[in-house]
Amino acid sequence: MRLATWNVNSVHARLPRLLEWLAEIRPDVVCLQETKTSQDTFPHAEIGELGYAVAAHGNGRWNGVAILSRAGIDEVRRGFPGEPGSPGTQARAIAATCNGVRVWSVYVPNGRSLDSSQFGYKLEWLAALRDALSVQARATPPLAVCGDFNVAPTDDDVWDPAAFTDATHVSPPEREALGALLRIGLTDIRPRALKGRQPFTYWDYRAGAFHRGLGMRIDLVLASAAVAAAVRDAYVDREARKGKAPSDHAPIVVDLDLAAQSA
DNA sequence: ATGCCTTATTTCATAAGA
Repeated sequence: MRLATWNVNSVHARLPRLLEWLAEIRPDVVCLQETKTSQDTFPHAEIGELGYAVAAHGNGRWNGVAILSRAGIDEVRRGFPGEPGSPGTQARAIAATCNGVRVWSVYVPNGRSLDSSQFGYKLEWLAALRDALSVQARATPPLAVCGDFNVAPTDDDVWDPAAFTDATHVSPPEREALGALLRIGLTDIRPRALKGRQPFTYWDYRAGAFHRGLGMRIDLVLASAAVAAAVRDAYVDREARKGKAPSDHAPIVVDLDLAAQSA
């Protein structure tokens, strides 16, 4: 099974690129973030023509997540119990079972700045996600939590740690919140970089950051033991960050051999 | 980079992103 995750920065603005990418890469399951549209305005028809069933969760202009699947899409759940709001609950998590794997697409709050109330919200949201997933991790072993975590796990996951002094995405509290999530039994599947040493997944739109290699690894695939053992390949598709009207994030593609696991 | 690009909406300006 080919599993992918991509922060598309608007599914409408990205629709031509997304359709082209789906046709070329042909993932079985795709987690999308920052779809920036509501469930009823999601481009179901265009994506459906490529053979995908769609489960979307959105509240209009901001956030928005979705799962596309041509490997079944059952037990769809939007949000999770105990999910914090800011102040209202935002569309940041959706889960579905695809080919026996419980797949989550998550868009972790940005945090804005270390002294912002949004930063507290980010930490609370990650803690609540851990609590919700710790139940799932016990009940359903094959689990893949994919998305934009807005946390670079280590200093090696940003182009220059010195550029991130007192910044979000690298601070100890965020990394600890991510660490607590991993400790429930998840593995950070570090993808291959198609160019350079670091598998960055995000580059700022401005100042030629992509072409200068000024990236960050903040999109992650967190896998339970059964899924982690099934990984045959994982890479960041930086090609999708090139060309006309790209997202500022690149997709991660993970190839799983689940049959070998159950055998 | 103190948002130098990009997005959707309350549009010729704003909020948000990381």
